[in-house]
Amino acid sequence: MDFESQAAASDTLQQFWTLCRERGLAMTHQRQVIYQALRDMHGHPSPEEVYQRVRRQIPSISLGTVYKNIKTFEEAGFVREVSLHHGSSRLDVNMTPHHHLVCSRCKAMIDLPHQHIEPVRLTAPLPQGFRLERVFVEVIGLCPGCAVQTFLYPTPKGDISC
Amino acid sequence: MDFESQAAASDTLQQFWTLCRERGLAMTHQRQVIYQALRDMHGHPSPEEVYQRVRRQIPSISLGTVYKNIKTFEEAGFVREVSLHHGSSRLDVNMTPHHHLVCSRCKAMIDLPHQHIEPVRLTAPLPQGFRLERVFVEVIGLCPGCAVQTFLYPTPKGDISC
DNA sequence: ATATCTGCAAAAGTTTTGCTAAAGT
DNA sequence: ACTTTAGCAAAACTTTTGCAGATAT
Repeated sequence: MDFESQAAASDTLQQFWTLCRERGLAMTHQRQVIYQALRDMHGHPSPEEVYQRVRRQIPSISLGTVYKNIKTFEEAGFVREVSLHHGSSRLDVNMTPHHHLVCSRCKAMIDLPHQHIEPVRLTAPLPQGFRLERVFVEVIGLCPGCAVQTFLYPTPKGDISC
Repeated sequence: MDFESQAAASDTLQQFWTLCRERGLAMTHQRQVIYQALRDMHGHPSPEEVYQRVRRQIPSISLGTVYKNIKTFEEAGFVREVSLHHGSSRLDVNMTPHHHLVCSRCKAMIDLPHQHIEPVRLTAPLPQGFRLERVFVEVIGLCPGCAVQTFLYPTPKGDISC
C-alpha cells in the first residue's frame, strides 16, 4: 500500500470511529472491515458478496456476523437498502405505464397514475450501448397510517431527497 | 354474483383464454383462478398472498403451482415483478441523492448522478397524510453487455414506457 | 466490570426442482 | 395420442435467532 492509500485508509478509519462513537457502536475489527468493504465495492452488493469479499481479509468471519452488521449499519443510517422489497417478490398486473408510491415502513405500494408526474427528463446521455426500456419514479415516504404511528413514536429521520 | 359481475367475469375469462392461446398455454382451472386473483387483488401481492387468496376457491391447490404459474405469467408478459431485486438485499453506501440505472436482465445497478435527471415534478397532490421522504428514478433497460446478447438471441420485448 | 459483539448452529422463510399422476389440446 | 400442468416432497437459498465465549468500552 502506498503512502496516499495508507493516509486515505486511516482517514476512513478515523471517520468510521467517529460514526460508531456517535451511535454508541463498538468498533470491532470485523465491523470496520465490513464497512470498508461496502465503501470499496462500487455497485450495490448483496450480503453474500460482501461476505465473500470480507473473507479475503478475515477468513474466519461468519456470514451471520456480516448480516448482523449490515442490519446495524442500516439502523445507524450508514447504508441503505436499495430495494425496499427484497423479502419476497411483489407482482403487478397493471402493465400500463405508472409510477409507485412506497411506504418505507410497512412497504405498501400504491400505483401512481403516470399523468400525476411530469415526464422524466435526462440532462445527460445514458451510457453508450444501454438499451432503454422504461423509466419509473418511486415516491418514498410514510403512508398515512405509518405516518401517524411514527408521529406518536418518532424515530431519527434520514435525508429527505432523492 | 349479480348479472353484471357474471358478465364481467365471463369477459375476463374470454380475454384470458385468448391470452393463453396466443402464448400456447393450456388454460387450466388453477391457472385461470390465479390470474383472476392477481387482477382482483389491488396493490402488489406476494406469491404467498396470492396463494392464500386462491386457496379460498381451490383449497387443494399447492404453493408450488402458484409459483410456477406466476413465473409463467411473467414470461408471457401478463404480469411484471415490481421489485427487480427481490432475490437478495442490495446495499447502497452512497447516502447522497442519486438515481439508478437498472439492467432488467442481469439486474446490475449503476448510480446515476441526480443532476443527470431534471427534478421530478408532481402534477397532482399526494394522498392526504402521506409524509414524503424522497423521490428517485429508476431507469430500466438492458445494460450494454446484455443488450449485445439480446441482439444475438432476441426475445419478445415488453412495453417501452414507464 | 459491564455491555456489546462474534461465531456457530439451528430455524424460519422464500423459491426452485424433479417426479408421477392428471388434465388440457 | 401427445403435450402440458398439478400436486407433492425434497432441496436450495436467504435471512433471522439464541446462546456461550470473546472482545470492546
